[in-house]
Amino acid sequence: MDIRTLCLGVLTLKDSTGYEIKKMCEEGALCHFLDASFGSIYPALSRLTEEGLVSCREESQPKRPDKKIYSITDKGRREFRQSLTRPLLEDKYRSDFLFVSLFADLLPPGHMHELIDNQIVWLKQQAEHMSEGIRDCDSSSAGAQFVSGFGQASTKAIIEYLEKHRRSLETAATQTENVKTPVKEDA
Amino acid sequence: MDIRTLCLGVLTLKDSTGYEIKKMCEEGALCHFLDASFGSIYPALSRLTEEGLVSCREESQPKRPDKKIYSITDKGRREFRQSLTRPLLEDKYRSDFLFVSLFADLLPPGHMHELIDNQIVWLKQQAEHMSEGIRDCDSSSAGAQFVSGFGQASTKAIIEYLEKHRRSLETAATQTENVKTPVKEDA
DNA sequence: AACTTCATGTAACGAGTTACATGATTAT
DNA sequence: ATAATCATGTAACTCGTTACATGAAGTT
Repeated sequence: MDIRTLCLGVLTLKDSTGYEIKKMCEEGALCHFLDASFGSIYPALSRLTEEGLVSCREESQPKRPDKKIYSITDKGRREFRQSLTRPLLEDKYRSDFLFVSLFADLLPPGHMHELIDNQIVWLKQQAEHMSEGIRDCDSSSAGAQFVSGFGQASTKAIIEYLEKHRRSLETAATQTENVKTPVKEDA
Repeated sequence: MDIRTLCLGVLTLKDSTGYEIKKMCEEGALCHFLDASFGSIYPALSRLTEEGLVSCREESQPKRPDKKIYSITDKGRREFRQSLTRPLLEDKYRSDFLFVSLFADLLPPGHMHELIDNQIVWLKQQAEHMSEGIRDCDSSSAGAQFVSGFGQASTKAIIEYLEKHRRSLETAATQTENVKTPVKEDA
């Protein structure tokens, strides 16, 4: 999904500044799935304005640079709707964690264990983020509910899988070599 | 994960040509997670050869263009090991399906239902692919097993979630408006 | 006859990131 | 003092894709 469409989508939900769109990608309900930098958002919004797909009103603030609040136009709405019904690209779960995991046997001992721990922590944070995002900022539309549920379900399954594996790594480690520091902290 | 590292990783498993690396990304156990085109793989392999991280022997075939079979060198192996222990980028599940789902209420009636069906079909194919990939081509290392299990677990959870939703969409459709063609085919 | 598979490679292009430039305010 | 938050924007760059060029064998 290109940045243009992303911006249009966000503006469908509510009027926003470029800055706010960026924040949404970092912290909103979508943060698990989207990504975009200022360097792509700002030019995208300018172009969309030129093309009449969004409109822009400037709001001067007392002690801050002017805010540019963008709204989607009817033309933009039509365009966005169309882009939603175009054939989809195939989904990919791009994961450095999984790539590294594939070569687990090349890793120094204990490293995989650590990676899994970190991944679990991160996934739990993500899950938190998502439910928060849905709760306050994002519209509680059917779509948002669906996506949120999707995130919850997949995250839960993955965490379970990872925890199962972490346990099996622990027992394997204590069985084969009880030389290393016996893992017993439960932070 | 950049293409260089991807190539080094594949060559860790077995000597390959650029062509074979591409095939792996399309059909192998990794196909769910990786992606790369010839236009990036071939230059990457050339550069890796220049830098001495891989070596290349040419094999002339009777009625085919010469094959360039690449092997990873000791230097390459060290480099790859190092890259595995570097801090990971955060995972993202980039999904056009989820993006569109977020705006389900803007979609024409029945479209979401169709999307979910397609997604389920696609996920089932992916799951098939993965188990095949692990079965024949890829090494059955601990890492491969782990990744395969990960794919199976997450795919399964997602399919279950989607099927639950499809059913709820069906009942909702028949309840609110029994005007449309009553869905009854079970293909 | 046309298409797919095998096999390599390059050049043009594109989308997006990173880093920079600017600048006030507030929190540590 | 130093850093973070708010707020916008541009230029350089990087990585990778797409499309093209080549060419023979086998398949439909």
